[in-house]
Amino acid sequence: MRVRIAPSPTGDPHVGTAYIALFNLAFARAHGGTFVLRIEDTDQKRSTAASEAAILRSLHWCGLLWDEGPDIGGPFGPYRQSERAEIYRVHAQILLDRGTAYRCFCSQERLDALRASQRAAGEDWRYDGHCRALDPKLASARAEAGEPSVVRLAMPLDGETVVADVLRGEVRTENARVDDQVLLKTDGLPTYHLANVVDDHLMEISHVIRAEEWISSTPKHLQLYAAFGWQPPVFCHMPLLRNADRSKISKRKNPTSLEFYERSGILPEALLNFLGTLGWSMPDPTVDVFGLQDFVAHFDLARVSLGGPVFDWERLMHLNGVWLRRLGPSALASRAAAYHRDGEREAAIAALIAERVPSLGDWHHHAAPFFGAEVPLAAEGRHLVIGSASRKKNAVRLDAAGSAAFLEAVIAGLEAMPAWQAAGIEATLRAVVGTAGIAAGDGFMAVRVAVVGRSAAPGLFETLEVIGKALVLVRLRRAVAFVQEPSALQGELARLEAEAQALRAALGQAFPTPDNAHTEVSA
RNA sequence: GGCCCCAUCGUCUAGUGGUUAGGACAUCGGUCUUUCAAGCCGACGACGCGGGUUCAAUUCCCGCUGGGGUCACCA
Repeated sequence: MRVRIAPSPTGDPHVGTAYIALFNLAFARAHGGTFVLRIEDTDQKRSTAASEAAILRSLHWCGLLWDEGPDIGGPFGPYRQSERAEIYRVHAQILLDRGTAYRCFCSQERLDALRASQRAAGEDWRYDGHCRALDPKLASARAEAGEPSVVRLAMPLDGETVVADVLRGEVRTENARVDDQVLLKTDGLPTYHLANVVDDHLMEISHVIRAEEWISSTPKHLQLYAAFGWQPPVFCHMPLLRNADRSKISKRKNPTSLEFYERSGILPEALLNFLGTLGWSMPDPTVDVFGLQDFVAHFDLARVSLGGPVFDWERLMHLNGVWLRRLGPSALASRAAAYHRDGEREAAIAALIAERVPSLGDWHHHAAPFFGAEVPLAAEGRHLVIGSASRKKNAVRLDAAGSAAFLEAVIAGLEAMPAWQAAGIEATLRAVVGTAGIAAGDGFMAVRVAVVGRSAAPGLFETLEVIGKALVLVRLRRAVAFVQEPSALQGELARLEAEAQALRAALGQAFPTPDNAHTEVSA
């Protein structure tokens, strides 16, 4: 048996990728099969080498190791779709020759107009088959003459396609509802649908275990297998990980980057254990702490449950604590040391905090904000809504109402940054502060407290660079939630007031003055 | 909106045609402890609604409701 994980290198390594990889790996290991990693980088505009490298690195960190892949090769390579363009072209030609695909010369404008009119008429969007009737010989002559075209799948016009899903049984779709999918783009590269089917076949993938979002395009895939005359693999669509509001997991509402979990100090063992409890459980349901070995030993695809599981940070943290304790003191110490000791980064931190560290003993205090998922917000939370304590006359001050919007704008700006270094961060922050029209000091202070949790810290831009994008963005999002939930600050205020009162009373007893002695008496 | 998928405590889940519906996180109590955690003990807390089928439905069927996904020359 052969399974695969096929991430697209278009962004940060995603926790959903790890989730699906885990189940594929477990399936392969449980059945003595092979787990393949394939990079689906056919989107030239969005794919980057940096993203691919990050995905490989993060999967390694998780301990989700593949048997064949672009880095280690294998008998079915290349494992990077951008290196297989010729294969897809040849296969598209096969379909063209058989008449199960056709060239389409429709312009983007025509497609847009078509879509608009269909929408106006309240119909489903579907390609109208305009080019389907073209004479294939004429069409190929036009293409050879250099006219831009795509290749579309000629879906059967009637009948239905039945997907036999391992977990859901037969899912039926009327062919007439399925669009003539573009298989080969104008740039000559395939779309997901073609590349995926061709590769899964050529790489002899026996079981496709992927996320539920793919289920509605599976009929297209089945039609492709049929058009090639190939035996389709077994399909299994896993439930989608969810945000707390039950929408598909997204970085806006959850930390989704694996780098975030790594940098947060989550143990990969705990992360895998946690992911393994989402939509899956041990045959003995009282066992909820299990490692990859146990997971594999008891793995059964049929035990997957289909309700979309909410990704619950609290539960992950609990499991992390369990795994940490399980390590025992000496292993824990070395894991913690390894976590804190990470080459370049450590030197960068040292450079930033050096002038604030009077002795080695103060090191950890100043380095602390560079580690961990969360930063205390309540203590300095007032700065999030009032900005810097220093006042410049005539400057527009930050206020509570504008704070969340400002921080959201900061998030959007930082998120869009292609590179992550101090100069760019500064430019972005200054731009956002300018747009918001608030005093720079206020804006920077709000960001500082949101990300560092302290109002006294090293230079903001350099600090953000070293903390890292994944952690910075998640901390900023948590700060937004914090300022939108005023009870957090109010609670802290009430607590501080109560404490102050108690202290005052104690002081009054210890050092009575006419004034507070009087207070005591009257109280 | 069309099509498709899904539905047990707030959350992750187990489960069966007849169970006191089990476990875990969170929450709340208690206990241990110099503190805080951790640990231990306990409490709270669920079968979405309506029809069927059946001696019996949380479990099987249908409808509804709710949630989600998908409708690209992105994957």
